[in-house]
Amino acid sequence: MVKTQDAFRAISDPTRRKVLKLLQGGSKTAGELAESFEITKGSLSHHFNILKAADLVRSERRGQQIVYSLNTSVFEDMAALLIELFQVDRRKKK
Amino acid sequence: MVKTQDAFRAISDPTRRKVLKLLQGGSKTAGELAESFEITKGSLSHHFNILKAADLVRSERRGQQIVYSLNTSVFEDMAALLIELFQVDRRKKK
DNA sequence: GGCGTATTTTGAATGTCATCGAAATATCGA
DNA sequence: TCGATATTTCGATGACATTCAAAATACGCC
Repeated sequence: MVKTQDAFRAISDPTRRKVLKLLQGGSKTAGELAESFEITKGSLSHHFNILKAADLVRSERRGQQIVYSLNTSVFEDMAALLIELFQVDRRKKK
Repeated sequence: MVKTQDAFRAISDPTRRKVLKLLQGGSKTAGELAESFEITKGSLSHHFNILKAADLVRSERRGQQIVYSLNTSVFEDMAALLIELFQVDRRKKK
């Protein structure tokens, strides 16, 4: 499963980080989210896809609109990978 | 300071993650590190620069060689940014 | 100073990513 | 079914990243 690494790639982009932050206040539709950005809805949709692929957000259709919400389930995996990356080997050298 | 975000960008690349993991066992010279990769030393040097710019590694010249070592000082900042990104707003909605 | 080794820098080729505008899809309500 | 609204998908484009080979730099040793 390559997912966790995808998540790091996903949050390396400022637009996508901003999407995540906006979703902290609660679920939002694609249109509502779009109000906070200058880029086209097409471009934003592309970012939503990446966030979804990395399992960072969930989407759900509600009538004509699509509601996005933050998915925190990958958080632990990311934290683990981060710790793993910084865990220094403390065995004494020979 | 944009550094912490650079760090996330830096670790989104598999080659650079591998460099970090190799340095967990202790400092290594550029040449020693290069043995673990298929790419040219020029390309690797480029990755070292990115890791250095993100403050994830330190380098030090020792004679003809340059020794790289893991720098864990950014770890806390990255953890903080990660938590910040997943911190859900729990205030009740009106 | 000149040579050999270690590493970085440069410049060019290729690949990947973010963006746009336009077309396509989905849903609702008349 | 038609029209309006919300969102996604598509194809093209420019910007940035990764890579290589070759040239440049730095150091140590003779």
